[in-house]
Amino acid sequence: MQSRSPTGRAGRAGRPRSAAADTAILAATRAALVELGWSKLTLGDVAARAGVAKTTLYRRWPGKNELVVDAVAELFDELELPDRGSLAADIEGVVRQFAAILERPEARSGLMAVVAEATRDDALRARIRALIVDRQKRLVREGRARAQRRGELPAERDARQAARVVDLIFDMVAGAVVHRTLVSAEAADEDWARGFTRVLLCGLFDTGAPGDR
Amino acid sequence: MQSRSPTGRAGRAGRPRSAAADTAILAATRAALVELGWSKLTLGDVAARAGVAKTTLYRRWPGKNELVVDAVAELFDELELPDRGSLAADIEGVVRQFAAILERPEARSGLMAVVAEATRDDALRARIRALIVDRQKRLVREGRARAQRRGELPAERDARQAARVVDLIFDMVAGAVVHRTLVSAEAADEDWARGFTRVLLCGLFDTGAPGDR
DNA sequence: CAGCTTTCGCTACGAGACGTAGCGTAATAC
DNA sequence: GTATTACGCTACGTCTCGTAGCGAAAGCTG
Repeated sequence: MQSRSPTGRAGRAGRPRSAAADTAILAATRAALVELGWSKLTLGDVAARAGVAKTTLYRRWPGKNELVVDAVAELFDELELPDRGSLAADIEGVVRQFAAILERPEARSGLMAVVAEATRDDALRARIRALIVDRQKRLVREGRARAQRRGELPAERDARQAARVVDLIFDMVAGAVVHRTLVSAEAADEDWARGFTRVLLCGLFDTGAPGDR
Repeated sequence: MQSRSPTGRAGRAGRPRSAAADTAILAATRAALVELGWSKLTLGDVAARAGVAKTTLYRRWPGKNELVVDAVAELFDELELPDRGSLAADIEGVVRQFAAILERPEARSGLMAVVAEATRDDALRARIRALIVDRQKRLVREGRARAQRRGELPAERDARQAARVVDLIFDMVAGAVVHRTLVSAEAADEDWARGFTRVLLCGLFDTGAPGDR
């Protein structure tokens, strides 16, 4: 887990960058996202909230996009995958955690906005992948390995196939929760998580009654 | 299918609004999205491209958000659901169509941006639901009815349960394709659509060989 | 046809955010 | 102690925003 803040290069001569300023700026960014949202958030305002000069902010981040990515990425690091005994329970748990993060206004407006910007900015897209997407894929990999240990899921043929499946599951889980929460704009509550998990594990063809409802 | 353009109120006295200006403005908006993307798109630029005055544009749309929603919504009306004989084939087909639209830059940057803005703007969220989400849910409903006619899927108990399932499927399909295309930033090609459809229909527990890769 | 109503294009404007430059000062490494 | 870098502050030109005001154009209405 390397530091991803702009204050990374040590060993140089001269006055080192204030690490406290980093955390203050990122916290101020999240606070501004809550109060103002993405479009009305200005770097001058963030600097004022953080108690630093605007120029200091520009020395560390190229612009608004990168700053918000860093600020939002920290939110998703809270995700965990406690062992609940079954694959279904594990999935429901992580879905609920993910949904809880997306309830927070600083995540809602920030995440979608930077993804939108990333459609025209390769460097920004790489930053999102590195700090958010790839970091959280660990959850899928761990849950899958756990299920295979339990005998719930078969092992893959080869590593490439395994990576493909992990990517697919990640897109399905994250995509569905994000779409439900932000586009359909309805809560991904326990009922929804249960229905989603059922379809993900058993498929639409499954007409079973157990755990029905 | 009612007109959703700002030029809707007929029967009034005085000079009617130019319908040609509406289409010119929406086309200019999409063109500007392609060249500039969301963040650098300005209403002055759109007005110039469309050959209308900036004030005319402001008389018809409240702002950038609403304009882009209307411009992007027209893209998704192209979606169709030709009968391919089986539920799996139908899903793969609509996934590929949806992915094809999301390949276009005017859809990529525009869609995510307005969704981001909608997280803090109830009216905008309602506009997106009316013009994009609810309009395209017809695809899920039709595909589901078709599959039930074929005997591939059982009928629901009641209407409320049916609506819930439609919502869930819509979030899963649209969410997964959007996430794959815009967040993971990889193509939702035929291979991916096949794997996705298989999981959606049969679930992760299914270890079957038939049609395997 | 005359008259009324509404839209249109144009110009201009104050407000606000952007991103940068320059300066003197503060804090650390060597 | 000295070199080096970060910091806070101020100021600036540039751009976009959204609105106001005007005269002219284009239809409905009787």
